[in-house]
Amino acid sequence: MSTLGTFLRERRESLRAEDRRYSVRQVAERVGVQPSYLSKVERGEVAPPSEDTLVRLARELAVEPDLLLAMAGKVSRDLLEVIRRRPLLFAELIRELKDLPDHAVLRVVREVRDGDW
Amino acid sequence: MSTLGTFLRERRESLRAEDRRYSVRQVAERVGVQPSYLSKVERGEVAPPSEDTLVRLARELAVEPDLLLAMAGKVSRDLLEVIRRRPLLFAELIRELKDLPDHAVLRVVREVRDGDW
DNA sequence: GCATTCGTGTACCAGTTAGTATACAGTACA
DNA sequence: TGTACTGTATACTAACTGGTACACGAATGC
Repeated sequence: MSTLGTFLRERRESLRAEDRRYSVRQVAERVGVQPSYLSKVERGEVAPPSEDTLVRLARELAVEPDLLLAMAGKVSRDLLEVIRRRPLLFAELIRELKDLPDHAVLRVVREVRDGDW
Repeated sequence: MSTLGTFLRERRESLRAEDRRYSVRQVAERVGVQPSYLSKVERGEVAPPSEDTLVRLARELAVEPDLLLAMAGKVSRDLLEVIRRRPLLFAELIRELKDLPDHAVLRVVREVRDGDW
């Protein structure tokens, strides 16, 4: 079930094809973890890293942090904080949007962004 | 900083004023934890209980689970799951709504509910 | 006035999280 | 040919999570 692992490995190897500084060892060092640990993460041999480590990894590999976090079964702290501040309001909204198709949710996003609320 | 604790205690004592079955001991038993533990939770002497325990507590005390979870610094699993399924979409939406006033968010909620999406 | 119920203090704990540290065999390359 | 880098196997762990178990003295109820 380690989509995260294979995704990370593929992403890193794809970067490595054009820049040999993207080895397990070097990426691990820049991210601030042991190479053996990154190796295990990529092979799904351990539980997903912490949010902080995932975000540093996302930066290093130039991918969306929210995407990586989602693959790790997590949600960014700052989003949680928004919900936590007004739990009833946001809980209702999110449950309402739960089953709507992407394009409908996107329409809401645009509307909010463009509208003068 | 234990808003959760004092909230729980006040809520329970308020119920107890009209029904003496809402003692620490009896509530704890119905919720499925040790009375000493519930006591410590109410006095903020320990970290907030798990999501499952909080939800059972919310049912027992007839309060909104989402509210209790928020006070405990948590967000309901089912909401996390919604975000996790479409992380980029929902991350954008939530960050867009972050600073809007309640009434504006509520307007979005109603619009989604009433509209034929 | 005695048993019951009350809230709480103290001691303990198994499982999980998020990794580290080191060693080792294969490969590249000069 | 050797040295430098590659990925990985193995062993370990400190801190945190989410509680339990039991005993105690104070208050309550009849």
